[in-house]
Amino acid sequence: MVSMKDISTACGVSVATVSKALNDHNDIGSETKKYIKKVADEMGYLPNSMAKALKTHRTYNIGVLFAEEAYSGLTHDYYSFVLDSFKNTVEEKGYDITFVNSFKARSERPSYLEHCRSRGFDGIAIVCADFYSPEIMQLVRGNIPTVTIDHMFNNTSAIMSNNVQGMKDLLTYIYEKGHRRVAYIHGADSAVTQSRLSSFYRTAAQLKLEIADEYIGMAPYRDTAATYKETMRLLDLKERPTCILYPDDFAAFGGINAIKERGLRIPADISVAGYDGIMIARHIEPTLTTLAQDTAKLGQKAGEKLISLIEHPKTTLVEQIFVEGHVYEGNSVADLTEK
Amino acid sequence: MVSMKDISTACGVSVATVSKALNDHNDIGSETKKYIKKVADEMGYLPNSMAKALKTHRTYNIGVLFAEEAYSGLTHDYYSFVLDSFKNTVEEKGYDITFVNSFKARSERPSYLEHCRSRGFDGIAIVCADFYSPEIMQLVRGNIPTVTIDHMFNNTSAIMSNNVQGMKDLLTYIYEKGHRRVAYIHGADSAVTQSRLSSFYRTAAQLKLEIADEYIGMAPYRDTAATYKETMRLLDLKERPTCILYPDDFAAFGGINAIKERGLRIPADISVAGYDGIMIARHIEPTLTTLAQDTAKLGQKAGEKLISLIEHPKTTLVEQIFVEGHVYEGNSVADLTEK
DNA sequence: TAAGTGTACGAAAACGGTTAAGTGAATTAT
DNA sequence: ATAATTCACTTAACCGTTTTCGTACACTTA
Repeated sequence: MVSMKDISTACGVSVATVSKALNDHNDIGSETKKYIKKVADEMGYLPNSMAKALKTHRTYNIGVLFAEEAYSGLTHDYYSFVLDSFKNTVEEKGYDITFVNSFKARSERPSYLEHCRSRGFDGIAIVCADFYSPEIMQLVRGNIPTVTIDHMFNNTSAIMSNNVQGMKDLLTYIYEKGHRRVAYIHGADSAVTQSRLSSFYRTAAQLKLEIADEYIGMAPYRDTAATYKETMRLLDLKERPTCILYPDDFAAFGGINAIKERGLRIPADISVAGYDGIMIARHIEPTLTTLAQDTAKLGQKAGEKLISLIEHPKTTLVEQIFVEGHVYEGNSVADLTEK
Repeated sequence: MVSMKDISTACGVSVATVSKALNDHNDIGSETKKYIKKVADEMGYLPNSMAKALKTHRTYNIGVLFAEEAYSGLTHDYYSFVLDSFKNTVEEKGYDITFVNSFKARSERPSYLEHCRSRGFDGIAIVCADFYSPEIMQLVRGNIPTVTIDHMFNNTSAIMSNNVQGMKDLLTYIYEKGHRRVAYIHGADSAVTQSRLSSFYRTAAQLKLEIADEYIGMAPYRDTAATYKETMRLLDLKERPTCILYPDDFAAFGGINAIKERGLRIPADISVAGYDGIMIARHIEPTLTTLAQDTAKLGQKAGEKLISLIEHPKTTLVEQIFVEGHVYEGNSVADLTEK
């Protein structure tokens, strides 16, 4: 690897001069600067990022925490789309991203925070993790700039998909299609679930839409077996709902299978709606009506906020940013008003 | 950040001694060693990975190239599963992974190789990229240990999903179910496509299965619109196939939609099969019969090979490793032999 | 007792950069 | 003409490690 020293001897100047020339400092003659740059180029010089980081305390590397929960990890539709967008955003600004390691199976594993400090990450994005674990708490309290996705901590910036507005929009859409018996199989308890569920109730109240207790069910996210079961329960009710909301798109397919198995047609006999807006759901008949979360914007906003936090710590305010989704209109929700 | 110097003054020894004690060298008295470790622990010492890397030329960081092609990037089912498994494998051995940056929108963007050298990656995994671009060529020729997934280069180790065997197994399975008119909509041209297509023909020949030219179609991977169109063409044939193979599971849904639109039932009227084994396809009726690629093993083998290449460059042989998949039996392929 | 052997530790250079302070020459101000 | 300033570059310290080579001391060995 050719270093600045090599260039300096080749050019007959000191390494300091090389450094300044390459970094466009203005106390270097324009002739020399040009010359040094040319030689550096010809010799194939590449800056050693470790050496640079050692001195400047800036790595241009961002740690991403992507702890695999139950079914997720990198393979989770929603989070991987957010990550993809985040990655593209920060890369454009010259940052790399490295996964914050869990070092699962190792005996003396460092904590997340220790790992981040050791690697010298300029900032951290917590995309998907168990936000209630002590390790995460320690991480967000460590003084590295941090953004979180879909979870609010005391003193860190958060980018949140607006689940309250999202559920409101979705339920309102369904209401306006004439549905009056709406069931909701919500996900396992979490901040996100709470937001959606409370918004569901509040919106229903505003719409003067009565929700029978038996219309509310629970199934863990992405658990098709659970939604299948819950859907069967709903279908067995004396007065079955005209529309069922699911925790997420993936899980919705469990319900759809149950419905088909009963010989019912979607949306002619019963309507369904998901939440997320995953790709595949737009390519399967019936195409799923769902609340499409704006993963691109979530990732982008998170990246921008984090970089701002890194580069302008004084002037960047710590805040919660809400990102709006929109109702993706598939053909899984019948229009009852036409009749 | 507390450094070795801090510990050395606290202990009244030199930094050299601290370094040796912490790294378990044997020219340090066991008493002092214990003491130094204790103090380091109490002071919350963390090694500075940049400084260490600068000196040792080992970063314990692996670059992963995940260039987003048409529809893919991080959000591609197959690749993201492979990556997830790769990540877990190398993390267990103490390595981090960093994305090899494309720095898309930047003016003076470094090449992949330049980026890798600059970051000092110990090794590189090329998971998903345009293998024919000059940049990739340059990257694999640079002398950093490299593994590639699903593509063979001259002098690098490759982990390959066995597409030849996979297609053979899949077609044989279909044949054994009694199908004699089998169509294959293959993906856009690539090494993978070639393997599958030639295996398709060869296996058909071995089975004495005649494949009409009109039964062969092309649709880009993951392109549901294209498979929809091709499927319609196949359905319009005088003698339509009894089973259609698709480029991949995702794309298969385009075909399935076409079939349903024609009022045909799967598998009663016509059978379909995919390739990949994506999660969702197991949760949608009809569950898709497909060749499930062993993404977990692909990632694991890639990780193990790469680390071996890094840690034992002399004794590790550069080789191509084939990973077998298996036929996932959904209910999208009818058993014609029962009749 | 003198020479040789370990043992436990330290001094210092090195890795590849950045940057504050310094220096000599040329330019400008007085 | 001299002093002050600017310009262009160098010196040297430093970032936090690792590692080679010494060295001082205690302990065998002849």
